Amino acid sequence: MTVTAAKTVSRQNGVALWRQIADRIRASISAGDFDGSGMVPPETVLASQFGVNRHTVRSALAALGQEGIVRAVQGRGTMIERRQRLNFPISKRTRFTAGIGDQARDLQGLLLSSHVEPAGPDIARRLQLETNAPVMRIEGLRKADNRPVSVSTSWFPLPRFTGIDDAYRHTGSITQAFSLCGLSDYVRVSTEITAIHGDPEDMLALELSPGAILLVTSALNADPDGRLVQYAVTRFPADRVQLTVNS
Amino acid sequence: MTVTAAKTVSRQNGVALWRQIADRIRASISAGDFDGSGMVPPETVLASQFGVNRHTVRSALAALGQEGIVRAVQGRGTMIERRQRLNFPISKRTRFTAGIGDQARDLQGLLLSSHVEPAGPDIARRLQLETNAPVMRIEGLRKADNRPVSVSTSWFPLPRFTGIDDAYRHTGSITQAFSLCGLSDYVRVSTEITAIHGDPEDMLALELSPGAILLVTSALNADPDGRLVQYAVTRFPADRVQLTVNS
DNA sequence: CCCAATTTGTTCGTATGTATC
DNA sequence: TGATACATACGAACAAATTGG
Repeated sequence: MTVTAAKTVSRQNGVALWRQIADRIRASISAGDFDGSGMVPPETVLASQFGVNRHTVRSALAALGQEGIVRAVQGRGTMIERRQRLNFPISKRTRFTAGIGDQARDLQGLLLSSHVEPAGPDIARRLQLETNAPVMRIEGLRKADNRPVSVSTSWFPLPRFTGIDDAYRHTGSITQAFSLCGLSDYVRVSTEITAIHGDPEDMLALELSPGAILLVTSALNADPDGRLVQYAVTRFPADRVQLTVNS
Repeated sequence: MTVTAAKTVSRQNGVALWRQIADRIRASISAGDFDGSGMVPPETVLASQFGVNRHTVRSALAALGQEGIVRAVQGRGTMIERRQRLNFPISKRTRFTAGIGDQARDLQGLLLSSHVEPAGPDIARRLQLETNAPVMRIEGLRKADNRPVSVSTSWFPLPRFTGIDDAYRHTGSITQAFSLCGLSDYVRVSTEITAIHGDPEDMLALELSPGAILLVTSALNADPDGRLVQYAVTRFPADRVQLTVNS
């Protein structure tokens, strides 16, 4: 948090120096620390700030270049290509499209896969169903301006929401899919939030490099009568998304 | 998310295999995946599941042993020592002590340092003050059952809360410190949530090994009249804490 | 008490990745 | 661009402790 003159990195704890530095630079870009110039400081400056060899900084910048976050130009420096953090509000009436609709031009919801399966003990408990009761599981991917912002796994009780996978596939929106299944309104009952290092599978879908962090929300939605209609585990890239809770 | 037979780890991206595997096992323990036996599967089983050498799994388990999460006994197996994830509710009346009071026996709030300083542009904007207006900055550490659960940096407007550092030092509670400064009630206005790799400084204070993830909340508190009284940036270890938002 | 199976602990050697100079 | 030092990862053993017949 504090801006210190000498930025510390720790050696030989299973995370390579170049990756630690890449993560720190990525975080600094997200925080807007280099906004004045739109450039990352010179490699020699970064090297002395972190107390490492310039080669190590170059490895870090190469990794960030691979992610499309910076672009190095010989003789000029390393420019910041992309710096945005979407804000995702969490409230009783949390909706993805309405929530970030004004922060991006183009929003997409893609259905990756859907399955009918028996509810495992955890899902059954969350949705207050009998264990092994039939549920629909949907894997989804959301994009804003063609960049992935979340992957999610949702469970819906059956037979009430039979066909919600097709509805979601065609509309790209959970709200509209619910509507097609005869549910015009729903509210967020609870949201649990934590953070993890993602599975390689999720990282691939979110176009992230393996050091990145995922914010994870486990959300429960209910209809106006209080019957539970959806349990969703959503993974956001922590360096591209911020969650906001307003009282 | 999905339970797959072959657990994937990715090689050569700056994060050592043993650390990836340590993170995965830690997450599985937190999720209660091994609750039946109270033991981690044998090293040979884990090695084949992750598709790595047994030595690599041993490195991962050694790291978890260092964290006090597991304990290996020759001939018996590797037992799970600690499996808790504190739940920290976020609401209009968010209070640390009341929030997790029933989840731990012993709660402590420690003041690490306090300074009077001029508000930087970001702090001034958040607290709706003039830039360079005097504010009190407090660095604090919270422990539950003698294990660190958060470090926080708080800013309070001056001169209204002169002496709040001493009040916090003596009471170990922000709520009580406010009370000693003549503020009997306050409400949470907004909470922003994100996740980062922590500074080595924070990692040391939280007794975490590098590579661990921090959940970060940026919270704004106001008095009943709507005047802003505190801006706080709090860092939680993501594998020991979960945030919950209830509607 | 002994034996076999299981599981962790230890020690070689070898190859590759990381970081400095 | 090498050269060097150390960390990481694998493979093949074997030793030591525990468990259950």
